[in-house]
Amino acid sequence: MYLLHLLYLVKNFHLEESRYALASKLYVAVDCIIFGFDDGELKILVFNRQVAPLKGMWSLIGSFVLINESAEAAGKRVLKDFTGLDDIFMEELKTYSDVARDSGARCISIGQYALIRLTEKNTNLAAKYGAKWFEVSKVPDLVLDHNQMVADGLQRLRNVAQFYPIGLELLPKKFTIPQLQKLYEEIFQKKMDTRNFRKKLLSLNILIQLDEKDKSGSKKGAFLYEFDYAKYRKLKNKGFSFSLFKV
Amino acid sequence: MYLLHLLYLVKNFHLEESRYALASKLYVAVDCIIFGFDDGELKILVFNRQVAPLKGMWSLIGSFVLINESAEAAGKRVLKDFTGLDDIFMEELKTYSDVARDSGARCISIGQYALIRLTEKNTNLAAKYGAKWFEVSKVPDLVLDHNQMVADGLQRLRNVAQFYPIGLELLPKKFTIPQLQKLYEEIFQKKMDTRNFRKKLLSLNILIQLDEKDKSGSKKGAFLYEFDYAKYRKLKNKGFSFSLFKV
DNA sequence: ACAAAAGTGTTATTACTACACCCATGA
DNA sequence: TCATGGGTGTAGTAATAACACTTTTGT
Repeated sequence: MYLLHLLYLVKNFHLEESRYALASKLYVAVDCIIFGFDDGELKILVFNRQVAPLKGMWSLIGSFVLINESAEAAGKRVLKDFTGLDDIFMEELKTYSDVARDSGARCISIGQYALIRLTEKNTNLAAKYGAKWFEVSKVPDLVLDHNQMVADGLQRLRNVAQFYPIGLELLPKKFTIPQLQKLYEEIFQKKMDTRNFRKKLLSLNILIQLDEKDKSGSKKGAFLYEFDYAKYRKLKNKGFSFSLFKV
Repeated sequence: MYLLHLLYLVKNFHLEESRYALASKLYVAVDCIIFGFDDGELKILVFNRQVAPLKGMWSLIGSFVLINESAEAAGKRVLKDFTGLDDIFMEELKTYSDVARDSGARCISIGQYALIRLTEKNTNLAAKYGAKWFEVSKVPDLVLDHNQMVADGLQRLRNVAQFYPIGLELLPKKFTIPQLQKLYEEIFQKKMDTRNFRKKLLSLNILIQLDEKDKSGSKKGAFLYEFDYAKYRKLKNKGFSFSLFKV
């Protein structure tokens, strides 16, 4: 195995143009900050390493970026492997490249944050891989600089959610207005007025009210809504900005 | 030279822990999207390659990330080398990691955007390195995915400038209100009303009016102001947001 | 019948937009 | 004296924030 790898390095080295000759190559990884919203709480998926090295420590899930894939593809691959889900909202957060961040080897990591719709199915899936959902304020000590990644991811989520409707990526496709309000209250750690929230939200005209009600939250039941992506995209192109409250 | 590099690879390979054995290393570069504001125009510093490969082509300036420096340090190093300036505003934009983005070798690049205060001194410096300032709408064809980087950088500048006073990084430390307004009009491609702009700006209470006037723009002269960073930081910690107009 | 969450209107305050003229000065 | 850009105020409109009660329904 070692020999094969070495041969690969040698072969590759000869193929490269001279302008690369002086540069060093680095390990490049992706790490995923996966957010979920469940039980009225914003949570992050953390992973308990079941193999050495760092066995037993909590960590974000990640992977090296392979030679034949982009960082985005690597992120999607990781998400698929550990949640079973395709088609997840994922965006680059930032890179982590401190020289000493990984004591094992010089390795930079591209942090990506992802928002997933929590259902029983994928919470179970997470458990299968030794993963666990932690409330954002109760994330344990993680390996390397992963706690920093979580902090940065949370801040980014807040910044982006203020102006883009990405919060909806955390809710089921059909959701109620009280659910959405709770989500925003949780993201921004701030109570909001029900009447003002509804009024502002509905005035944006990007929700479709359905005929169904969700009765899981109350006896009366709350109307379900869907997000009108097509309409939102049209408005966005005209310079419209989704914003549920003053910054 | 080749032999030395090869020996380095071999040596390094043995030092690495087994968990890295299967991963490939990649070239990691930084590329800088350098913005400047001069002559009432928002400009980008572009570099004409004077050596092979890609001799004669326009390109952003960049460098490989060396084994003993962070990406941020690499960016600062590049800025220092090509502008002679320390202490420049620089922030990570995003990574570019398409497999085929660089035909020479598998290489990812971390785009960083920087804002510099243009003065005669550093415009000259740029010229020395075969660099040239282009108005953002007139940037020529660049190598690789650098035009994409410019487009992304510009969009990011707009997004960030809407809510943070980074525009001030493009002006001299002492600046006039008409200068600032022109800058914003240029960034957002939008004429603004002088009275409303002033009123809003001054109501934020983060500018210090000086006793000097700048007479370069008119016979009457315009009062110079300084940004009150300390005050801004205090306000920001309290949740204040710098925003000069509705989104 | 009552507990628990859903849903609804009005008013005061604040922020925004639109708009036109005088001022100071150097040439 | 005149051309040039700097500087100022007001009024109409729109957005926001503060506030409490009724409705529905399962138990």
